[in-house]
Amino acid sequence: MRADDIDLIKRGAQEILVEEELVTKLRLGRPLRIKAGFDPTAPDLHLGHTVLINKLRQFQDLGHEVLFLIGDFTGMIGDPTGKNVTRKPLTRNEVMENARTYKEQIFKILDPAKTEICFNSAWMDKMSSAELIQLAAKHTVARMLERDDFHKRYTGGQPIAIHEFLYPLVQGYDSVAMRADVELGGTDQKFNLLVGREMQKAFGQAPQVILTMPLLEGVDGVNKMSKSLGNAIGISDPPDEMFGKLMSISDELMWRYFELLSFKGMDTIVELKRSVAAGGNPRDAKFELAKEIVSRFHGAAKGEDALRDFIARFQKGQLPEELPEIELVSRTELPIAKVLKLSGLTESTSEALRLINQGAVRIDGERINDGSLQIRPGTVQVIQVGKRRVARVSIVV
RNA sequence: GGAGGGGUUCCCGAGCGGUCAAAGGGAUCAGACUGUAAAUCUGACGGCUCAGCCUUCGGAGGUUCGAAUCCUCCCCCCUCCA
Repeated sequence: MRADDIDLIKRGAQEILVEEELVTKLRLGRPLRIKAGFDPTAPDLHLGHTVLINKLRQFQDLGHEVLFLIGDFTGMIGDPTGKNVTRKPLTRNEVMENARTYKEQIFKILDPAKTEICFNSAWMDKMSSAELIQLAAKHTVARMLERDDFHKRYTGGQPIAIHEFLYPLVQGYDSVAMRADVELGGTDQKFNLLVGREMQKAFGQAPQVILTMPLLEGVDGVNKMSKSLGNAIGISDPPDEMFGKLMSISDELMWRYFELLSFKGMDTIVELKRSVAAGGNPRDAKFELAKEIVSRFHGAAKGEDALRDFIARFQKGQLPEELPEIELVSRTELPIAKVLKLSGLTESTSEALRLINQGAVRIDGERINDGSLQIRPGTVQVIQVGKRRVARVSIVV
């Protein structure tokens, strides 16, 4: 281990438990087994996930081995608790499909040669009920209730199903089965990660070191990034969309994104901050961020394109270079609201009519106010709804 | 097993026989202002063949001219007791 390895590992990390143990492990002179677990239900990774994946990549760069665990066992059981959106159980095929999508996405960051994909069904499917109960015997209800969300739900009168207590145990047992040296997770995973240490001790293994990374806020700047909250930037988002979403974050949040997502050196970021503080337009710093992130997932050329398109479109008010083409078939005239709905520009005709009344709809650049407008077959028009929704809609006979 | 409380539109949360597509807040969307930032102001916010109609208030029945509101049964959640 080199002296600065530990500094690199600590960069951006929320907490390392126990740091001395990590130093000892790093001195072992062998590649460490770095575990990180992922939900099999959400293969659409977003930038929030990449905070952790970036850290995994750092470990790889230092010569260690990443164990990318897909929690398919728990995913196949499902999680029907509380008011949270009920997780429906996944089939074997769905899990495999999700795993494939994961690989496609994570290898934009991780080195495939130093990554092993694991499924916890590999050992959990074989575990007998008796063994599972023995596993459960290694932890107490009181300890379980220490977990923040359990505690809140318990004291707040929210339901907790028994099987939810089993999940941390299973996750902890995964570390035993995988002989993990280090496990990474979000700060919300701290409890589960610690259970992993306990389980390893119970099974006679050296406890894993845990390293937590902060949770990245979504574009709303309030809640953690999550697809279901609609505040996520997906790593598969098209370049322009990704760029636009990054530009829409608040100035405050931008620095957080720089800290957790950018690969720029800390000195560069400090310099950017200084120039903004000295009166520079924060927008320009945001351009840098957006370009870097888009380039990471789509290539440098796309990053440049996205910047250029953004300036053309939003600063100069031009239409994007490539418009989605939508073709509707009709022999008769269609009411404009119907056209908006059929083309997917609005969710319903009711919404379409509302937006027209609010002056949000333009046809070929001209704002329209008449909800009863009829569109003739054979026409091709550029229709805009608000600033973001645009399409070239043609009506063919 | 017993007693009590509760399930309302994306979320929280009022409503407790007509004036309810349902107060208020949040989220969201649109317009204005901008740097597609924040803040602010304005408006919208179930659907449709849209000044009218249709479907919503855990589920199924019932009472009533009329039910989110009353009754019956059922499902689910919480609290306390056992």
